[in-house]
Amino acid sequence: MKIGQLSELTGLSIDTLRYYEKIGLIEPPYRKSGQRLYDPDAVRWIDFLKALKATGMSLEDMKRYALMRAKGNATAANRRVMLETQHALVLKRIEELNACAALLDYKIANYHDIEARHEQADNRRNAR
Amino acid sequence: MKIGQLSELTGLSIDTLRYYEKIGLIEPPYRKSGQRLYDPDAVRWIDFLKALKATGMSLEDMKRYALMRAKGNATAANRRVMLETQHALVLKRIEELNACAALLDYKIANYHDIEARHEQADNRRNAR
DNA sequence: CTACGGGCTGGAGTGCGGTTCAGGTCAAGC
DNA sequence: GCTTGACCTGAACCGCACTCCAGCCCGTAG
Repeated sequence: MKIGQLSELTGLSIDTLRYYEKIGLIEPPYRKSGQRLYDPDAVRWIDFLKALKATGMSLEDMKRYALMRAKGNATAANRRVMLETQHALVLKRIEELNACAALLDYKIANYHDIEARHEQADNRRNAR
Repeated sequence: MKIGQLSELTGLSIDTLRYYEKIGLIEPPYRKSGQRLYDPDAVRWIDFLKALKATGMSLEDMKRYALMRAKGNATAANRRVMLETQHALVLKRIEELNACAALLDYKIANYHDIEARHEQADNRRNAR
Protein backbone atom coordinates (compact mmCIF):
# COMPACT_ATOMS: atom_id res chain seq x y z
CA MET A 1 0.00 0.00 0.00
CA LYS A 2 1.06 3.59 -0.51
CA ILE A 3 1.91 6.03 2.23
CA GLY A 4 -1.45 7.76 2.06
CA GLN A 5 -3.28 4.54 2.81
CA LEU A 6 -0.92 3.65 5.61
CA SER A 7 -1.54 7.08 7.04
CA GLU A 8 -5.30 6.47 6.96
CA LEU A 9 -4.99 3.06 8.56
CA THR A 10 -2.65 4.09 11.34
CA GLY A 11 -3.84 7.60 12.03
CA LEU A 12 -0.30 8.93 11.73
CA SER A 13 0.22 11.74 9.26
CA ILE A 14 2.20 11.14 6.10
CA ASP A 15 4.85 13.48 7.40
CA THR A 16 5.07 11.57 10.64
CA LEU A 17 5.45 8.26 8.81
CA ARG A 18 8.31 9.62 6.75
CA TYR A 19 9.80 11.14 9.88
CA TYR A 20 9.61 7.80 11.70
CA GLU A 21 11.36 6.16 8.78
CA LYS A 22 14.05 8.82 8.80
CA ILE A 23 14.81 8.32 12.47
CA GLY A 24 14.81 4.54 12.14
CA LEU A 25 11.50 3.52 13.70
CA ILE A 26 10.14 2.08 10.48
CA GLU A 27 12.09 -0.01 8.02
CA PRO A 28 12.48 1.72 4.66
CA PRO A 29 9.90 -0.06 2.52
CA TYR A 30 10.20 -1.32 -1.02
CA ARG A 31 9.78 1.42 -3.59
CA LYS A 32 8.29 1.57 -7.03
CA SER A 33 9.35 4.54 -9.14
CA GLY A 34 10.30 6.42 -6.05
CA GLN A 35 7.11 5.82 -4.11
CA ARG A 36 7.02 3.84 -0.92
CA LEU A 37 4.98 0.64 -1.08
CA TYR A 38 4.29 -0.85 2.32
CA ASP A 39 3.62 -4.41 3.36
CA PRO A 40 0.31 -4.72 5.26
CA ASP A 41 2.32 -5.93 8.28
CA ALA A 42 3.59 -2.37 8.64
CA VAL A 43 0.24 -1.46 10.17
CA ARG A 44 0.74 -3.86 13.05
CA TRP A 45 4.23 -2.61 13.75
CA ILE A 46 3.07 0.98 13.72
CA ASP A 47 0.19 0.19 16.03
CA PHE A 48 2.71 -1.29 18.41
CA LEU A 49 4.82 1.86 18.15
CA LYS A 50 1.73 3.88 18.96
CA ALA A 51 1.15 1.76 22.05
CA LEU A 52 4.74 2.21 23.18
CA LYS A 53 4.39 5.92 22.63
CA ALA A 54 1.17 5.97 24.63
CA THR A 55 3.11 4.50 27.54
CA GLY A 56 5.35 7.54 27.42
CA MET A 57 8.34 5.91 25.80
CA SER A 58 10.55 8.34 23.89
CA LEU A 59 11.13 7.94 20.17
CA GLU A 60 14.78 7.44 21.06
CA ASP A 61 13.98 4.36 23.15
CA MET A 62 11.56 3.08 20.57
CA LYS A 63 14.34 3.35 18.06
CA ARG A 64 16.59 1.24 20.27
CA TYR A 65 13.87 -1.36 20.40
CA ALA A 66 13.36 -1.24 16.64
CA LEU A 67 17.07 -1.67 16.06
CA MET A 68 17.22 -4.74 18.27
CA ARG A 69 14.16 -6.18 16.57
CA ALA A 70 15.88 -5.78 13.23
CA LYS A 71 18.84 -7.73 14.53
CA GLY A 72 16.71 -10.79 15.17
CA ASN A 73 16.28 -13.41 17.87
CA ALA A 74 19.57 -12.84 19.63
CA THR A 75 18.16 -9.62 21.05
CA ALA A 76 14.90 -11.10 22.33
CA ALA A 77 15.91 -11.13 25.98
CA ASN A 78 17.02 -7.50 25.85
CA ARG A 79 13.80 -6.48 24.20
CA ARG A 80 11.83 -8.30 26.85
CA VAL A 81 13.73 -6.40 29.54
CA MET A 82 12.92 -3.11 27.83
CA LEU A 83 9.25 -3.98 27.78
CA GLU A 84 9.35 -5.04 31.41
CA THR A 85 10.99 -1.76 32.37
CA GLN A 86 8.34 0.12 30.47
CA HIS A 87 5.64 -1.95 32.08
CA ALA A 88 6.92 -0.96 35.51
CA LEU A 89 6.93 2.68 34.47
CA VAL A 90 3.35 2.43 33.30
CA LEU A 91 2.25 0.97 36.62
CA LYS A 92 4.06 3.75 38.44
CA ARG A 93 2.40 6.34 36.26
CA ILE A 94 -1.00 4.82 36.90
CA GLU A 95 -0.36 5.07 40.62
CA GLU A 96 0.59 8.70 40.24
CA LEU A 97 -2.54 9.44 38.24
CA ASN A 98 -4.67 7.69 40.83
CA ALA A 99 -3.21 9.95 43.47
CA CYS A 100 -3.91 13.00 41.33
CA ALA A 101 -7.45 11.84 40.70
CA ALA A 102 -7.97 11.52 44.45
CA LEU A 103 -6.66 15.03 45.01
CA LEU A 104 -8.96 16.39 42.32
CA ASP A 105 -11.87 14.57 43.93
CA TYR A 106 -11.06 16.20 47.21
CA LYS A 107 -10.77 19.66 45.69
CA ILE A 108 -14.00 19.23 43.77
CA ALA A 109 -15.81 18.18 46.93
CA ASN A 110 -14.46 21.34 48.56
CA TYR A 111 -15.87 23.45 45.79
CA HIS A 112 -19.24 21.79 46.21
CA ASP A 113 -19.16 22.71 49.89
CA ILE A 114 -18.26 26.28 49.12
CA GLU A 115 -20.99 26.60 46.56
CA ALA A 116 -23.54 25.09 48.94
CA ARG A 117 -22.60 27.57 51.64
CA HIS A 118 -22.92 30.46 49.23
CA GLU A 119 -26.32 29.28 48.17
CA GLN A 120 -27.42 29.17 51.80
CA ALA A 121 -26.20 32.69 52.29
CA ASP A 122 -28.14 33.77 49.23
CA ASN A 123 -31.26 32.10 50.54
CA ARG A 124 -30.94 33.86 53.87
CA ARG A 125 -30.56 37.15 52.09
CA ASN A 126 -33.63 36.51 49.98
CA ALA A 127 -35.66 35.53 53.04
CA ARG A 128 -35.18 38.87 54.73
CA MET B 1 11.22 32.73 52.53
CA LYS B 2 13.58 33.38 49.64
CA ILE B 3 13.39 31.79 46.25
CA GLY B 4 16.16 29.30 47.01
CA GLN B 5 14.24 27.90 49.94
CA LEU B 6 11.01 27.73 48.00
CA SER B 7 12.89 25.87 45.31
CA GLU B 8 14.13 23.34 47.88
CA LEU B 9 10.70 22.86 49.38
CA THR B 10 8.84 22.46 46.12
CA GLY B 11 11.43 20.69 44.03
CA LEU B 12 11.01 23.24 41.24
CA SER B 13 14.17 24.98 40.10
CA ILE B 14 14.66 28.65 40.84
CA ASP B 15 14.44 29.32 37.13
CA THR B 16 11.17 27.47 36.87
CA LEU B 17 9.70 29.42 39.77
CA ARG B 18 10.59 32.73 38.15
CA TYR B 19 9.25 31.40 34.85
CA TYR B 20 5.95 30.40 36.47
CA GLU B 21 5.67 33.88 37.94
CA LYS B 22 6.34 35.42 34.55
CA ILE B 23 3.60 33.45 32.84
CA GLY B 24 1.15 34.17 35.64
CA LEU B 25 0.99 30.87 37.52
CA ILE B 26 2.41 32.33 40.71
CA GLU B 27 1.48 35.69 42.18
CA PRO B 28 4.43 38.09 42.25
CA PRO B 29 5.48 37.97 45.89
CA TYR B 30 6.45 40.81 48.19
CA ARG B 31 10.00 41.97 47.68
CA LYS B 32 12.69 43.31 49.93
CA SER B 33 15.51 45.14 48.18
CA GLY B 34 14.69 43.40 44.97
CA GLN B 35 14.57 39.88 46.32
CA ARG B 36 11.39 37.85 46.32
CA LEU B 37 10.11 36.92 49.77
CA TYR B 38 7.44 34.25 49.69
CA ASP B 39 4.63 33.49 52.07
CA PRO B 40 4.77 29.87 53.31
CA ASP B 41 1.36 29.32 51.68
CA ALA B 42 3.11 29.54 48.34
CA VAL B 43 4.36 26.01 48.89
CA ARG B 44 0.84 24.63 49.02
CA TRP B 45 -0.20 26.46 45.89
CA ILE B 46 2.86 25.23 44.03
CA ASP B 47 2.26 21.68 45.18
CA PHE B 48 -1.22 21.97 43.76
CA LEU B 49 0.22 23.27 40.49
CA LYS B 50 2.54 20.27 40.44
CA ALA B 51 -0.42 17.96 40.88
CA LEU B 52 -2.32 19.63 38.06
CA LYS B 53 0.76 19.34 35.89
CA ALA B 54 1.09 15.66 36.77
CA THR B 55 -2.43 15.16 35.45
CA GLY B 56 -1.24 16.46 32.11
CA MET B 57 -2.81 19.90 32.32
CA SER B 58 -1.00 22.49 30.22
CA LEU B 59 0.57 25.54 31.80
CA GLU B 60 -1.87 27.57 29.73
CA ASP B 61 -4.88 25.93 31.42
CA MET B 62 -3.24 26.17 34.80
CA LYS B 63 -2.86 29.86 34.16
CA ARG B 64 -6.56 30.17 33.41
CA TYR B 65 -7.27 28.47 36.71
CA ALA B 66 -4.83 30.72 38.57
CA LEU B 67 -6.43 33.79 37.04
CA MET B 68 -9.89 32.74 38.16
CA ARG B 69 -8.59 31.92 41.61
CA ALA B 70 -7.16 35.42 41.85
CA LYS B 71 -10.59 36.85 41.01
CA GLY B 72 -12.13 35.27 44.07
CA ASN B 73 -15.29 33.41 44.98
CA ALA B 74 -17.35 34.42 41.97
CA THR B 75 -15.28 32.04 39.86
CA ALA B 76 -15.61 29.04 42.15
CA ALA B 77 -18.12 27.19 40.00
CA ASN B 78 -16.02 27.62 36.88
CA ARG B 79 -12.95 26.38 38.67
CA ARG B 80 -14.85 23.36 39.88
CA VAL B 81 -15.89 22.58 36.31
CA MET B 82 -12.26 22.83 35.19
CA LEU B 83 -11.22 20.37 37.86
CA GLU B 84 -14.04 18.02 36.95
CA THR B 85 -13.01 18.11 33.31
CA GLN B 86 -9.46 17.36 34.29
CA HIS B 87 -10.62 14.57 36.55
CA ALA B 88 -12.42 12.94 33.64
CA LEU B 89 -9.29 13.25 31.51
CA VAL B 90 -7.21 11.59 34.19
CA LEU B 91 -9.61 8.65 34.39
CA LYS B 92 -9.48 8.28 30.62
CA ARG B 93 -5.73 8.36 30.68
CA ILE B 94 -5.64 5.71 33.38
CA GLU B 95 -7.83 3.50 31.20
CA GLU B 96 -5.49 4.00 28.29
CA LEU B 97 -2.49 3.12 30.40
CA ASN B 98 -4.20 0.01 31.69
CA ALA B 99 -4.75 -1.09 28.13
CA CYS B 100 -1.09 -0.44 27.33
CA ALA B 101 0.01 -2.35 30.40
CA ALA B 102 -2.08 -5.31 29.27
CA LEU B 103 -0.50 -5.20 25.81
CA LEU B 104 2.96 -5.08 27.34
CA ASP B 105 2.08 -8.03 29.54
CA TYR B 106 1.03 -9.97 26.49
CA LYS B 107 4.20 -9.12 24.59
CA ILE B 108 6.38 -9.96 27.55
CA ALA B 109 4.69 -13.33 27.90
CA ASN B 110 5.40 -13.93 24.23
CA TYR B 111 9.05 -13.21 24.75
CA HIS B 112 9.14 -15.65 27.63
CA ASP B 113 7.71 -18.31 25.33
CA ILE B 114 10.25 -17.55 22.66
CA GLU B 115 13.11 -17.68 25.10
CA ALA B 116 11.85 -20.97 26.54
CA ARG B 117 11.70 -22.51 23.10
CA HIS B 118 15.22 -21.36 22.31
CA GLU B 119 16.47 -22.86 25.50
CA GLN B 120 14.90 -26.21 24.61
CA ALA B 121 16.55 -26.07 21.22
CA ASP B 122 19.88 -25.40 22.88
CA ASN B 123 19.37 -28.30 25.23
CA ARG B 124 18.65 -30.63 22.35
CA ARG B 125 21.79 -29.47 20.61
CA ASN B 126 23.88 -30.07 23.70
CA ALA B 127 22.39 -33.54 24.19
CA ARG B 128 23.64 -34.77 20.83
C1' DC C 1 -1.39 16.53 -24.30
C1' DT C 2 -2.33 18.39 -20.35
C1' DA C 3 -4.19 18.67 -15.92
C1' DC C 4 -4.32 16.70 -11.52
C1' DG C 5 -3.64 14.01 -7.47
C1' DG C 6 -0.41 11.89 -4.92
C1' DG C 7 4.26 11.23 -3.68
C1' DC C 8 9.29 12.69 -3.30
C1' DT C 9 13.35 15.45 -0.94
C1' DG C 10 15.89 18.41 2.24
C1' DG C 11 15.53 21.72 5.24
C1' DA C 12 13.33 25.25 7.86
C1' DG C 13 9.81 26.29 11.30
C1' DT C 14 6.66 25.35 15.35
C1' DG C 15 4.93 24.82 20.21
C1' DC C 16 5.86 23.46 24.63
C1' DG C 17 8.17 23.78 28.82
C1' DG C 18 11.59 25.12 30.51
C1' DT C 19 17.13 26.27 30.92
C1' DT C 20 21.14 28.95 30.41
C1' DC C 21 23.72 33.04 30.04
C1' DA C 22 25.73 37.70 30.54
C1' DG C 23 26.12 41.11 33.34
C1' DG C 24 24.81 42.99 37.15
C1' DT C 25 22.98 44.02 42.75
C1' DC C 26 22.82 43.03 47.53
C1' DA C 27 23.69 41.35 52.40
C1' DA C 28 26.27 38.82 55.64
C1' DG C 29 30.53 37.00 57.52
C1' DC C 30 35.43 37.37 58.12
C1' DG D 1 36.25 46.82 53.28
C1' DC D 2 36.27 42.72 50.74
C1' DT D 3 34.83 38.33 49.44
C1' DT D 4 31.31 35.10 48.83
C1' DG D 5 27.05 33.36 47.64
C1' DA D 6 22.39 34.14 46.68
C1' DC D 7 19.64 36.75 43.93
C1' DC D 8 18.20 40.00 39.96
C1' DT D 9 16.88 40.95 34.68
C1' DG D 10 16.09 40.21 29.73
C1' DA D 11 17.06 37.51 26.13
C1' DA D 12 18.93 33.69 23.81
C1' DC D 13 18.91 28.88 23.62
C1' DC D 14 17.47 23.81 24.13
C1' DG D 15 15.24 19.02 23.12
C1' DC D 16 11.38 16.73 21.60
C1' DA D 17 8.22 15.41 18.22
C1' DC D 18 6.51 16.75 14.78
C1' DT D 19 4.76 19.93 10.67
C1' DC D 20 5.15 22.59 6.72
C1' DC D 21 7.11 24.15 2.49
C1' DA D 22 9.17 24.76 -2.27
C1' DG D 23 10.00 22.64 -6.08
C1' DC D 24 10.34 18.46 -8.14
C1' DC D 25 8.61 13.63 -10.40
C1' DC D 26 5.12 10.18 -11.92
C1' DG D 27 0.99 7.86 -13.52
C1' DT D 28 -3.72 8.05 -14.83
C1' DA D 29 -8.11 10.17 -16.68
C1' DG D 30 -10.32 13.10 -19.87
